Amino acid sequence: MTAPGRGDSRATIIDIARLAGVSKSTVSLVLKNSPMVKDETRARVEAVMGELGYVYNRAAANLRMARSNFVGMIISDLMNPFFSEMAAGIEEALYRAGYVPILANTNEDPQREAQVLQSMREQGVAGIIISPTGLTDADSLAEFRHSHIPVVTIARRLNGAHLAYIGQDNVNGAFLATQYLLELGHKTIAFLGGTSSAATQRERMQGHRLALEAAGMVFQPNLVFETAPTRRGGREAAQAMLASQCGATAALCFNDVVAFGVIHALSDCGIEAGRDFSVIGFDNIAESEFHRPPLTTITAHTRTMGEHGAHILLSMIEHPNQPIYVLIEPAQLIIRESCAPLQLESTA
Amino acid sequence: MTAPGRGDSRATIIDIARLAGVSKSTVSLVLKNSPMVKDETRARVEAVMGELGYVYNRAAANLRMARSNFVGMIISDLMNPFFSEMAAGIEEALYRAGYVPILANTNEDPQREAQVLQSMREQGVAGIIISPTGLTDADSLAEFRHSHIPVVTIARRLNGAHLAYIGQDNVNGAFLATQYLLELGHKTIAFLGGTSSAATQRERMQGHRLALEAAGMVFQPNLVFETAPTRRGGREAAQAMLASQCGATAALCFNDVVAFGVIHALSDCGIEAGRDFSVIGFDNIAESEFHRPPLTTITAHTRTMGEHGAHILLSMIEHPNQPIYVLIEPAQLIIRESCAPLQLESTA
DNA sequence: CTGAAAGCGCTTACAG
DNA sequence: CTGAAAGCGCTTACAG
Repeated sequence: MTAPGRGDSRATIIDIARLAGVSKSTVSLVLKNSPMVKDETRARVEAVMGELGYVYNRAAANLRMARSNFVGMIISDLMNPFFSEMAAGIEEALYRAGYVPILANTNEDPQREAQVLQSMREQGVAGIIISPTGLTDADSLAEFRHSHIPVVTIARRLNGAHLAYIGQDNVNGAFLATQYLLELGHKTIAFLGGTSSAATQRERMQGHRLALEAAGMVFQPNLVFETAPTRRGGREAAQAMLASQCGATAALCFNDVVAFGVIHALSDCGIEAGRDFSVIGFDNIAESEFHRPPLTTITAHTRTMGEHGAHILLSMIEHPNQPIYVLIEPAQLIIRESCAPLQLESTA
Repeated sequence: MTAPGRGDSRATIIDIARLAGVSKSTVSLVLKNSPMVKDETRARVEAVMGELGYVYNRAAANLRMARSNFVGMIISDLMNPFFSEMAAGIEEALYRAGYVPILANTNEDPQREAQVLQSMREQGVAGIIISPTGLTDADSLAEFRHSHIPVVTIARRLNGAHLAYIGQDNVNGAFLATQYLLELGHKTIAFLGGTSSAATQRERMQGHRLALEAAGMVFQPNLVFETAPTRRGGREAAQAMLASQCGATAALCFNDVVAFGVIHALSDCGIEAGRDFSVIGFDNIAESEFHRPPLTTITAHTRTMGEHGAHILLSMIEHPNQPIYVLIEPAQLIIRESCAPLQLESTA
């Protein structure tokens, strides 16, 4: 059985048309389920498609229709559970809507990000959803906007860029966290991890400061210890804090992963989080609940945030000339076991 | 300034040709850096491209060349750190080689997987790298192979499918783990989490059994507690073990995430892993090192495995008719603090 | 070294 | 209800 179009390359609508004894227009019509084609014809065409194992060439169709069902999904650090949860949410929403995500993991490298952005343009994506690196230039993305392809930034806000954005309520989240620590009686609260070059860190720091001031206390810069926003960074921050003899009895950490590093380093010095020292994280990643001790943290429903981000992008793709959205997901305090009331004989 | 081709839609090589006063063939030639075109001509063409902000339409080129630089990357559970590390490795290798990954997260749903596979064919991917769901039918993938598009399976082997595969050495890894537990003096060792419908679990169980037998002991089915391979599953498995009064003093867990759940549940009952009970994981995900207690586990260099998998796929794409590879990454025991020598007064 | 022509696999008016 | 023709943005022999 040597049907035309078989063999190495896949069958085309021309092959189908020939075998079904119709024109390729008709084949195209049955492909889009047009009511214009007679049932009998449709059945014949579909039978032939089945026989030849026809598979639709979407790239060709897209070229012709001058559209695309690709969406660029640019993640700054896929290995970080926060971002992989977010990515899962984005992927889910895109898939549901019939779009297919092209993935790029920039690993926090702005140069890589620029290359990837260019590549995605060539690929002809319908839109882009991106969590920028800590060092992304707002202008580079703004310029991108001139190409008329919609972009939404997620998780990290680029100041000055007039770009759609969806993120957590960092200010209010940190406010809630610090307020809670104050309620527990802590007076000397460190801020651990993250670097102030990132908007996220500045926002969280600001919430922290606001809570302090609301309680009539003064924010002390010598209580902030900047490091990379990683487990390792958390360890370093804790060590620096201990070395500084600042007298802190509690710490708000830049994120959960930093908090884990902090707890680890503290424990190495015989200080148990949740008993001798209070630590609070940010993000509520999956492992927080299972950590020992279970981590008190701020949640922003990461996966949902990814889904919402995708929805915003989709609506921009399907209805151009919309206003530029900024959407902030509400923050919520999740109390678990890594904090304790201030004891009189405090450590650190 | 109203250059032709400006405005809404992007400029094409026709626009460039017209403005530079050459034919579109020439423009195409400069695009591919052909040495055939005179320097002066090239310069002129490039100047015009810059002016119009020309961006290459790779989809059109691919259609014409009957090739593709897309690779399908199908992940069974992106939220699991093991898979997101693997995904990061795959993405990195693909990117380096000039391919672009289309992402799909099946969430362990075989139906979703089938849809996604179909979608990727329509998209015209050059190859597919997939970690199958626990329930994937070997035949469904084998059929795919007839389309002549290369596929490599990763992390989970599909028995009976004649498919390229890269994975960890589950048998030997589990063997090393159990051997270590035996060396610590444990006589009653549970196997916790995972379900035997997955090849990975069966392989690890087999390694466990082999180590037992090598030590002259007999494998006891009542010491295995199957659950979902998640943190929650780990908790359930530990509770079931405790309830069974089986007398285990140590456990090999299906993976790290299960181990975390186990440790958590044990702790709720006042049993401290690494002191009262020994637990060992599998995968060495990033958080294992930072867990309390730091988790003793088996590593298989997950990220590297992803990279290697991508390389295999790439070589299949670029050199068809190669033999079908099966590559097993070596396993290695990482000793940390979640295991202890058997004490006389054992718990559980 | 450069241009004219055909074609990749589709869709879309437009006739009939 | 179906067919013939043009065209999406490229590349590739083939002439000149």
